Amino acid sequence: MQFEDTAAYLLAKATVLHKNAIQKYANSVGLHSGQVFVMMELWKVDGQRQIDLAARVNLSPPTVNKILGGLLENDFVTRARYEDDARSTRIFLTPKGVQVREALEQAWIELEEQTLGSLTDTEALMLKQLLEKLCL
Amino acid sequence: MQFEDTAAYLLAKATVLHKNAIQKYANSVGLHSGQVFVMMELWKVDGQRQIDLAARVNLSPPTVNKILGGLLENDFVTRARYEDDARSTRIFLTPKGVQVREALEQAWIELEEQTLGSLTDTEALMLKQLLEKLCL
DNA sequence: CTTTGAATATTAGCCGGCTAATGGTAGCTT
DNA sequence: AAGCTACCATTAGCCGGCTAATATTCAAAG
Repeated sequence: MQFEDTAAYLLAKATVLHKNAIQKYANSVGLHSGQVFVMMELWKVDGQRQIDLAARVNLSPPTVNKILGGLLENDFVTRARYEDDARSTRIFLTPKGVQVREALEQAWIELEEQTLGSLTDTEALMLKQLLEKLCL
Repeated sequence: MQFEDTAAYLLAKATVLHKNAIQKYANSVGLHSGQVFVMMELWKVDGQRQIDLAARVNLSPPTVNKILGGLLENDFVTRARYEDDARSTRIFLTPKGVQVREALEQAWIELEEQTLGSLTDTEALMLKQLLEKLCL
């Protein structure tokens, strides 16, 4: 059997390279690679609980907790008690957290170009549709 | 801008899910997720230097060093001095390391099915071709 | 009202990735 | 022969992922 011929292998290989690219562009705006996806969720819906954030980004609660630690230290988000349930906390964007979105958007455009550099527009569209199917 | 519409975002999202799947199937044969790709390279070419292994799997030398530490502890590989250069070492498969390939191949078939589960054969083929292009 | 069970956050500890810094070796230049 | 430079492995230390285990709180059932 040739592992290299499987989609599972190719996907993992593309992943390694892509992760490095994300890290590079995330760092350029003062974020770490894992933090950007949490921020994206907060930009969609601010004030979420950690458990809901974890579900949205498909990560475990401890992982999100660790990532939020870094975001808190760097003043991108704040924690607040959930009004009706002492078990939960809500995570809110700070002004700095709101503002960094614009910088990341610019960086993300470059990342997208680098990622799709060798593909035609048609291929890029197909890739996106196929990846969406994979995520179901 | 909608991050969710970019290939860079979708690829990262698929990555998270795929990594979990790899971990699951790797564990089922006694390997950790990072170890499988190093093993695959050794199955292709046994006795490589660490620096060459690192280049082949697109990882940094320290990462490969750490991964090899685990493989050494669990007796999947051995280290040997490189004959002509005291800086380098060669990594060789043990019998156990050779043998585990068959188990991983079986697991990999299941992984492939799970990965491509929602895709048609045509879509799977397209996906593989697109991922290969991404890796260039 | 008490007890039991589920939910939320957190901690500990592991592996997997990176960069930067060390130390030793090889090889080339002088 | 000496010294500079490049190369290879390794260490330290960080972030990002996971599971398992804790502590607290809520809710529901008896």
